[in-house]
Amino acid sequence: MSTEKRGGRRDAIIEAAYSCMAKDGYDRTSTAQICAAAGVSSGTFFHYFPTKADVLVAILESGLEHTREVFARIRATATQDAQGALELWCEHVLQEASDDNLPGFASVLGAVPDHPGVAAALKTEGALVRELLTELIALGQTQETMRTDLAPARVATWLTILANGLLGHAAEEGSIQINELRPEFVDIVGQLVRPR
Amino acid sequence: MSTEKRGGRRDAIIEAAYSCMAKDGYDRTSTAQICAAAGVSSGTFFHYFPTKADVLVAILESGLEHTREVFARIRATATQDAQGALELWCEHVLQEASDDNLPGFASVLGAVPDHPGVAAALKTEGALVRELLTELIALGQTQETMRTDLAPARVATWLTILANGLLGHAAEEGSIQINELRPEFVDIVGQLVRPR
Amino acid sequence: MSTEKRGGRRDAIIEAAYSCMAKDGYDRTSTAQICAAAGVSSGTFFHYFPTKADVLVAILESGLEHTREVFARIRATATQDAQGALELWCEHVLQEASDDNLPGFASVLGAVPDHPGVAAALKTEGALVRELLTELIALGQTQETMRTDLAPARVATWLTILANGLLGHAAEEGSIQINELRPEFVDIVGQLVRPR
Amino acid sequence: MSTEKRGGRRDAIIEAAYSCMAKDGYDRTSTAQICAAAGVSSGTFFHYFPTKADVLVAILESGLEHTREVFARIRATATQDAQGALELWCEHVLQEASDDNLPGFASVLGAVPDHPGVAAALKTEGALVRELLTELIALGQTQETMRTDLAPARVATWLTILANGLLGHAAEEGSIQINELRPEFVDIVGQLVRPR
DNA sequence: AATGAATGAGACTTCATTCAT
DNA sequence: TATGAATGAAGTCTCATTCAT
Repeated sequence: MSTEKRGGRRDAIIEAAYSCMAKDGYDRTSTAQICAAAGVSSGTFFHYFPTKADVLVAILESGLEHTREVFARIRATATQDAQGALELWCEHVLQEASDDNLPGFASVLGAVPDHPGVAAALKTEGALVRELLTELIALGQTQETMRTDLAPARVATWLTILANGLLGHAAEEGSIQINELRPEFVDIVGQLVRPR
Repeated sequence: MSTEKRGGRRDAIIEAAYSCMAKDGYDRTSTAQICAAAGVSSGTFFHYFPTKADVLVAILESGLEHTREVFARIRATATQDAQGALELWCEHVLQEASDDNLPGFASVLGAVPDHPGVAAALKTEGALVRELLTELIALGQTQETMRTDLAPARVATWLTILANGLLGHAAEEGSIQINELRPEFVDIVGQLVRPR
Repeated sequence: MSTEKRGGRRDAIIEAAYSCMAKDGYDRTSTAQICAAAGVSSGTFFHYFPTKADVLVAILESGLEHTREVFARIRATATQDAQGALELWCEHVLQEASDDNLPGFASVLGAVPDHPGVAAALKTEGALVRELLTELIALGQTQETMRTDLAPARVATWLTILANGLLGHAAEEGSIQINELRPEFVDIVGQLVRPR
Repeated sequence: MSTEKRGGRRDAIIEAAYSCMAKDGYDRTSTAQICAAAGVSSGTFFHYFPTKADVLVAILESGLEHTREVFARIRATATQDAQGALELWCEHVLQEASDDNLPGFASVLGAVPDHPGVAAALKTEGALVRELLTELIALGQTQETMRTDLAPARVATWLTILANGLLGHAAEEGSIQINELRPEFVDIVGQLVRPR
């Protein structure tokens, strides 16, 4: 029994659905397309996911898991150095932007089925980001390395806006020269949070 | 024959398709839904638009037209005052962000059919924005009110990223408190372009 | 424009569905089968009936209509001669039993989808029969031609049981010798209602 | 190894299938549903029954077995007292009508797969009933307690019709007040067979 | 004997689009 | 121009059944 066979089917479907949806969007990705890409039959697909929307939920949830891990690592350095932690976040965003699928996938989340699981995952993802950034900014204020003329939550909002804009840009461009963007992005973020 | 009757049908369809697609996305908006919203029959729909994608093109082109008008007005002040013109652009972006449909519509453009007309319109829209901003920054450099350490095109890219991020934010929030966002947005843009 | 084309499609579908379902039952009759029998495309089927269950509802409702007409005629003679009216009802039941499709269709109504329209139609059909028979028996009691030791509603129940049993029998036998059954059925019904 | 484990699985499946099919009909009962109700896996299901239709056959055959037992007891008294035996049959029918599952199951047998085993079992069941009743009537004629103006087989047919009608009635009503029905049913049957 | 993952045929339904009126 | 009945390809999902473990 190879590793591929034991439980790998479910993951293969998620992976296939992820890249298909990143390319074509949720609606223009058929379950048949996903099955072909994953090398499974339609029966197997629906054995693991009662509904097409449920694969989307699985994708989002696996994203959440990853986000939580990365954010935990970022938080670990924040109490010492909020500015440094924010730079870690910048690096994380840049990684996402230079991923082959993530920007395309994100750019397609505007058109997604009405489904409680999907809505919940998206909401959680947003909350996670907002919480982390708000926390970092607040710490930065305490450490007197960040602006205090704006509520941490509002600074966080603008950071999110910037990051999402960057993801959208990456989706449009296809592949991104991460090395060119890095210093500019870090600089802009730096300007955004610097004390006035 | 009233204005409504003569050609009004076409516009009604465009308008209906616009708000339907802003809400549900391109694929989840059926032609039947558009027909119902526009108060026309499917026959009439396909009389004006040979395919569903063609309404999308019409929507995008009408957007282009509007963009051109606004941008012409912005340009009119640019030679005197690039900074002021950039603030006009900010105002334009904020207007878009506080529109009922535009943010939703924009957020949904990630999942759109492969269609030459659609691709062309999107490309033109992007070019228009890039050109205007690049031009404004270059003028600002001449007028010594904007940074020269970064190529105008790159500054323009970051402004676009920020604006698109804002639109995405507006789409998520549903309705936006434009008055709260305005000073912050203008300030961030100001920081972005200020001389170093 | 032939008579067949004008509005005939809907009726053709109902008719086709009726005989298919009478033969194979609701679940074993596919919409494709109905379409083929009716000579229409699947698109046309769903143009007229949003759901397979809706054709069933249409069949049942057309049955209701027919029932109402026949019952009206039976009632017309009841005030004069309840016994004669009851014999008309017997004749009606025998007609149904000797129909090519009706017994098969009725025998299949035990396995039918959970659908409000279906449930409503079946309930109404039952109520119609119960009301007519109860009324006839009550009149017969007044006219002193029918038994009074049992409530009209209960006599009606047994008449219904007998009629449904006969329909079931006809369904099993395929085609029924109505002439052999007629006198026996009328006799049994007569015994059932005769004064004690 | 307890009785439950040895062969109990097969009976559990039959029992589960019986009540599922009584409720939903053959086609609307999935093998998965039966497995869940029986507490076995699909593998086990198909280990005992090669096809879904085979469980139905098993149900019908277990019914046949029961019918044979009851009919043997009824026959035991028939040579002495045909009328009394017929009343035993009435009682048997009433028992069936007041069973939780049997009326529903019977009402659903109109829509059943084309399968030789199923057809055979249904045919045998019908023959069993017809034979018993014909025999009882013939004996009753000999004992001069039953009508002779109608062939025993025809009287038997009407008794069957009445009994099946009653079962159908029970299926519609859900649960039956057997005590209210008993005297009426016995009386009607009595009228049906009484000498003229 | 028992399990449950895997299969794929086939069911119902949606929808863009055509065309006769 | 306007209508809406008609079409059929394509999509999602169900389910009986097989088979390796």
